[in-house]
Amino acid sequence: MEQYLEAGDLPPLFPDHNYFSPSPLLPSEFFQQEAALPPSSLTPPLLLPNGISASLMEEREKLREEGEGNINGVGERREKRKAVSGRGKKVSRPRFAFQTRSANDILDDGYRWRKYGQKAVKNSIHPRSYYRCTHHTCNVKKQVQRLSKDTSIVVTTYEGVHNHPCEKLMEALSPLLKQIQFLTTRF
DNA sequence: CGGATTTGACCTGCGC
DNA sequence: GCGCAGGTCAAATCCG
Repeated sequence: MEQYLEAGDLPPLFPDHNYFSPSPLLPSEFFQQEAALPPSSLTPPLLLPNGISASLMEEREKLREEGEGNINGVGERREKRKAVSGRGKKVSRPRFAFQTRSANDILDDGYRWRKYGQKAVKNSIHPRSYYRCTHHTCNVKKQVQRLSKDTSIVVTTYEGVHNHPCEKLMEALSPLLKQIQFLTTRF
Protein backbone atom coordinates (compact mmCIF):
# COMPACT_ATOMS: atom_id res chain seq x y z
CA MET A 1 0.00 0.00 0.00
CA GLU A 2 1.42 3.35 -0.95
CA GLN A 3 1.00 5.49 2.11
CA TYR A 4 0.08 9.08 2.61
CA LEU A 5 1.72 10.91 5.42
CA GLU A 6 -0.83 12.07 7.94
CA ALA A 7 -0.35 14.92 10.37
CA GLY A 8 1.24 13.42 13.45
CA ASP A 9 2.44 10.48 11.41
CA LEU A 10 5.83 11.95 10.81
CA PRO A 11 8.90 9.88 10.17
CA PRO A 12 10.92 9.29 13.32
CA LEU A 13 13.51 11.75 14.60
CA PHE A 14 14.47 14.54 12.30
CA PRO A 15 16.31 16.77 14.74
CA ASP A 16 18.15 18.89 12.23
CA HIS A 17 15.60 19.18 9.47
CA ASN A 18 12.60 21.27 8.81
CA TYR A 19 9.84 18.85 7.93
CA PHE A 20 8.27 20.14 4.81
CA SER A 21 5.30 18.13 3.63
CA PRO A 22 2.18 19.98 4.79
CA SER A 23 -0.07 18.23 2.32
CA PRO A 24 0.06 14.45 1.86
CA LEU A 25 1.81 13.41 -1.29
CA LEU A 26 2.47 10.07 -2.87
CA PRO A 27 6.01 9.20 -3.86
CA SER A 28 5.00 9.35 -7.49
CA GLU A 29 3.52 12.78 -6.94
CA PHE A 30 6.81 14.03 -5.59
CA PHE A 31 8.53 12.90 -8.70
CA GLN A 32 5.78 14.31 -10.87
CA GLN A 33 6.58 17.66 -9.33
CA GLU A 34 10.07 17.03 -10.52
CA ALA A 35 9.54 17.76 -14.20
CA ALA A 36 12.72 15.82 -14.81
CA LEU A 37 10.79 12.58 -14.83
CA PRO A 38 8.33 11.78 -17.59
CA PRO A 39 5.07 10.30 -16.27
CA SER A 40 5.81 7.01 -17.99
CA SER A 41 8.83 6.46 -15.81
CA LEU A 42 6.90 6.75 -12.56
CA THR A 43 6.91 3.60 -10.53
CA PRO A 44 3.38 2.31 -10.02
CA PRO A 45 2.25 2.17 -6.40
CA LEU A 46 3.56 -0.64 -4.28
CA LEU A 47 5.70 -2.25 -6.89
CA LEU A 48 9.40 -2.64 -6.58
CA PRO A 49 11.44 -0.79 -9.15
CA ASN A 50 11.57 -2.45 -12.52
CA GLY A 51 8.73 -4.70 -11.45
CA ILE A 52 11.11 -6.86 -9.46
CA SER A 53 9.10 -8.92 -7.02
CA ALA A 54 9.90 -9.31 -3.35
CA SER A 55 10.31 -13.04 -3.89
CA LEU A 56 12.81 -12.39 -6.64
CA MET A 57 14.71 -10.07 -4.34
CA GLU A 58 14.76 -12.81 -1.69
CA GLU A 59 16.07 -15.25 -4.25
CA ARG A 60 18.81 -12.82 -5.22
CA GLU A 61 19.68 -12.38 -1.56
CA LYS A 62 20.00 -16.15 -1.24
CA LEU A 63 22.24 -16.34 -4.28
CA ARG A 64 24.40 -13.56 -2.88
CA GLU A 65 24.77 -15.46 0.40
CA GLU A 66 25.65 -18.67 -1.43
CA GLY A 67 28.25 -16.85 -3.46
CA GLU A 68 29.86 -15.43 -0.36
CA GLY A 69 33.56 -16.18 -0.05
CA ASN A 70 34.28 -16.64 -3.73
CA ILE A 71 34.76 -13.78 -6.10
CA ASN A 72 32.27 -13.92 -8.92
CA GLY A 73 33.24 -12.73 -12.33
CA VAL A 74 30.90 -10.63 -14.39
CA GLY A 75 29.92 -13.58 -16.57
CA GLU A 76 29.05 -15.70 -13.58
CA ARG A 77 27.01 -12.86 -12.13
CA ARG A 78 25.14 -12.56 -15.38
CA GLU A 79 24.32 -16.27 -15.34
CA LYS A 80 22.99 -16.07 -11.80
CA ARG A 81 20.85 -13.05 -12.61
CA LYS A 82 19.52 -14.85 -15.65
CA ALA A 83 18.66 -17.83 -13.50
CA VAL A 84 16.37 -15.80 -11.26
CA SER A 85 14.90 -13.43 -13.81
CA GLY A 86 11.32 -13.59 -14.91
CA ARG A 87 10.11 -15.53 -11.93
CA GLY A 88 7.90 -14.72 -8.98
CA LYS A 89 4.82 -12.59 -8.91
CA LYS A 90 4.65 -8.92 -8.10
CA VAL A 91 4.39 -8.34 -4.38
CA SER A 92 3.71 -4.92 -3.02
CA ARG A 93 5.84 -3.19 -0.40
CA PRO A 94 4.90 -0.11 1.55
CA ARG A 95 6.45 3.04 0.12
CA PHE A 96 6.15 6.59 1.24
CA ALA A 97 7.93 9.81 0.46
CA PHE A 98 8.32 13.16 2.09
CA GLN A 99 10.13 16.42 1.58
CA THR A 100 12.51 18.15 3.94
CA ARG A 101 14.03 21.54 3.56
CA SER A 102 17.64 20.94 4.45
CA ALA A 103 21.14 21.72 3.32
CA ASN A 104 22.05 18.18 4.22
CA ASP A 105 21.10 15.31 1.90
CA ILE A 106 21.42 12.68 4.61
CA LEU A 107 18.57 12.73 7.10
CA ASP A 108 19.32 11.57 10.60
CA ASP A 109 16.25 9.37 11.00
CA GLY A 110 17.75 7.21 13.73
CA TYR A 111 18.48 4.26 11.50
CA ARG A 112 21.82 3.34 9.97
CA TRP A 113 22.04 3.28 6.17
CA ARG A 114 24.63 2.03 3.72
CA LYS A 115 24.82 3.70 0.34
CA TYR A 116 24.78 1.16 -2.49
CA GLY A 117 24.40 3.30 -5.56
CA GLN A 118 24.06 6.71 -7.10
CA LYS A 119 22.60 7.62 -10.47
CA ALA A 120 22.37 10.78 -12.46
CA VAL A 121 18.73 11.70 -13.06
CA LYS A 122 17.68 12.89 -16.48
CA ASN A 123 17.17 16.65 -16.75
CA SER A 124 18.31 17.14 -13.19
CA ILE A 125 21.66 18.38 -12.03
CA HIS A 126 21.34 16.43 -8.78
CA PRO A 127 21.99 12.69 -8.64
CA ARG A 128 19.70 10.24 -6.85
CA SER A 129 21.29 8.21 -4.07
CA TYR A 130 20.25 4.71 -3.04
CA TYR A 131 20.56 3.47 0.54
CA ARG A 132 19.86 0.19 2.32
CA CYS A 133 19.33 -0.31 6.05
CA THR A 134 22.50 -1.81 7.55
CA HIS A 135 20.58 -4.07 9.93
CA HIS A 136 21.24 -7.60 8.66
CA THR A 137 17.65 -8.85 8.84
CA CYS A 138 16.14 -5.61 7.53
CA ASN A 139 15.98 -4.88 3.79
CA VAL A 140 14.39 -1.45 3.91
CA LYS A 141 15.63 0.91 1.21
CA LYS A 142 15.46 4.61 0.65
CA GLN A 143 16.14 6.96 -2.23
CA VAL A 144 17.31 10.50 -1.70
CA GLN A 145 17.06 13.18 -4.34
CA ARG A 146 17.23 16.93 -4.32
CA LEU A 147 14.61 18.77 -6.36
CA SER A 148 16.06 20.57 -9.34
CA LYS A 149 13.31 23.19 -9.10
CA ASP A 150 14.08 24.05 -5.51
CA THR A 151 17.51 22.81 -4.49
CA SER A 152 16.83 23.46 -0.82
CA ILE A 153 14.31 20.60 -0.80
CA VAL A 154 15.33 16.99 -0.41
CA VAL A 155 12.86 14.24 -1.36
CA THR A 156 13.32 10.99 0.53
CA THR A 157 11.41 7.87 -0.52
CA TYR A 158 11.29 4.96 1.91
CA GLU A 159 10.53 1.45 0.69
CA GLY A 160 9.59 -1.25 3.18
CA VAL A 161 9.18 -1.32 6.93
CA HIS A 162 11.94 -1.77 9.49
CA ASN A 163 11.64 -5.04 11.41
CA HIS A 164 13.86 -3.85 14.24
CA PRO A 165 13.85 -0.95 16.72
CA CYS A 166 15.46 2.34 15.90
CA GLU A 167 18.94 2.21 17.45
CA LYS A 168 19.25 5.90 18.20
CA LEU A 169 15.76 6.07 19.67
CA MET A 170 16.49 3.11 21.95
CA GLU A 171 19.80 4.69 22.88
CA ALA A 172 18.08 7.93 23.82
CA LEU A 173 15.34 6.15 25.75
CA SER A 174 17.43 3.66 27.66
CA PRO A 175 18.43 6.00 30.55
CA LEU A 176 14.79 6.98 30.89
CA LEU A 177 13.67 3.35 30.88
CA LYS A 178 16.29 2.50 33.50
CA GLN A 179 15.03 5.28 35.70
CA ILE A 180 11.44 4.13 35.32
CA GLN A 181 12.51 0.61 36.15
CA PHE A 182 14.37 1.85 39.22
CA LEU A 183 11.40 3.88 40.42
CA THR A 184 8.90 1.07 39.90
CA THR A 185 11.02 -1.35 41.93
CA ARG A 186 11.36 1.17 44.77
CA PHE A 187 7.72 2.14 45.03
C1' DC B 1 41.89 -3.76 9.29
C1' DG B 2 37.03 -3.62 8.74
C1' DG B 3 33.17 -1.13 7.44
C1' DA B 4 31.40 2.51 4.41
C1' DT B 5 31.49 4.90 0.00
C1' DT B 6 32.43 5.48 -4.90
C1' DT B 7 31.70 4.36 -9.46
C1' DG B 8 31.54 1.89 -13.81
C1' DA B 9 29.34 -2.14 -15.55
C1' DC B 10 25.40 -4.64 -15.87
C1' DC B 11 20.31 -5.90 -15.84
C1' DT B 12 15.47 -5.01 -16.65
C1' DG B 13 11.40 -2.70 -18.19
C1' DC B 14 9.33 0.30 -21.31
C1' DG B 15 8.39 3.09 -25.36
C1' DC B 16 9.06 3.61 -30.13
C1' DG C 1 14.79 -5.18 -31.95
C1' DC C 2 16.94 -1.06 -30.19
C1' DG C 3 17.91 2.62 -27.20
C1' DC C 4 17.10 4.88 -22.97
C1' DA C 5 16.45 5.41 -18.07
C1' DG C 6 16.25 3.64 -13.54
C1' DG C 7 17.94 0.40 -10.22
C1' DT C 8 21.56 -2.81 -8.47
C1' DC C 9 26.00 -5.09 -8.03
C1' DA C 10 30.61 -5.48 -6.62
C1' DA C 11 35.59 -4.28 -7.08
C1' DA C 12 38.31 -0.56 -5.85
C1' DT C 13 39.08 2.92 -2.80
C1' DC C 14 38.59 5.64 1.30
C1' DC C 15 38.65 6.48 6.12
C1' DG C 16 38.37 6.09 11.16
